[in-house]
Amino acid sequence: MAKGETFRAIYQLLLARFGPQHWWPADSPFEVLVGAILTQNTSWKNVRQALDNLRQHGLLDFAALESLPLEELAALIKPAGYHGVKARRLKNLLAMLRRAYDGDIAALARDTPTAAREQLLAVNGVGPETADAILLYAAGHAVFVVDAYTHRVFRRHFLVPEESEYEEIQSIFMAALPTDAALFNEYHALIVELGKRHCKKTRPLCAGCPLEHLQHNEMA
DNA sequence: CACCAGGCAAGTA
DNA sequence: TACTTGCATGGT
Repeated sequence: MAKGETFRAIYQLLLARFGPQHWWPADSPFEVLVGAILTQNTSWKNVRQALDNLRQHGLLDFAALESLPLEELAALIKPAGYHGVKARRLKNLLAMLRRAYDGDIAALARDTPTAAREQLLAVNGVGPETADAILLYAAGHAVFVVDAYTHRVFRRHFLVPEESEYEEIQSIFMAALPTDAALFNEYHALIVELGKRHCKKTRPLCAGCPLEHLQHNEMA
């Protein structure tokens, strides 16, 4: 079986098992930006508390966050952890969007995916995963998001090379799938759902997981 | 108590 | 270039 078929079959398997996930969990593209920074190495449960704090203060808004003092922002996002660095990272991201896109996320969506990605990666605090999450879930660009679960699940089942890192894994997915933002959106969401349920770091074998029968697959 | 969670950048050799 | 460490809160 060709690799592309395997990746497409896994998608169908996960979709049938878990159903549509309706990601990203946010009410607006701006909330996606904020969530993408806040969720760095952090559980979504903690992120939600921080987002709720901002929402209750009417601060889930570009201009409002822009004018909010750094220290006050840090205090409000405290439940998400790393609040010192994350407050700075959010400010850095907003500053770039203001400068390069006039503070308009729709302008980011109108830019080419490649150019927009470069702009995002130039921000201190935005790495490949955060950039791609923003491109896909806030701007609707067709880029595949590779997160910790993607690494863990697909390595554990020998579906990507052991030593492969972000860009290589992303290329494998994008070569195997049609370029379709809705598909990339749903696939990543399903991988996270699978990871949460069956592929925890501390669980070496994915007992009962939908990919169990693939455990002995091989791939260069 | 130890360990983990939807990363990233800076420091070290 | 290839590792290591700091950042920090809340849940299991």
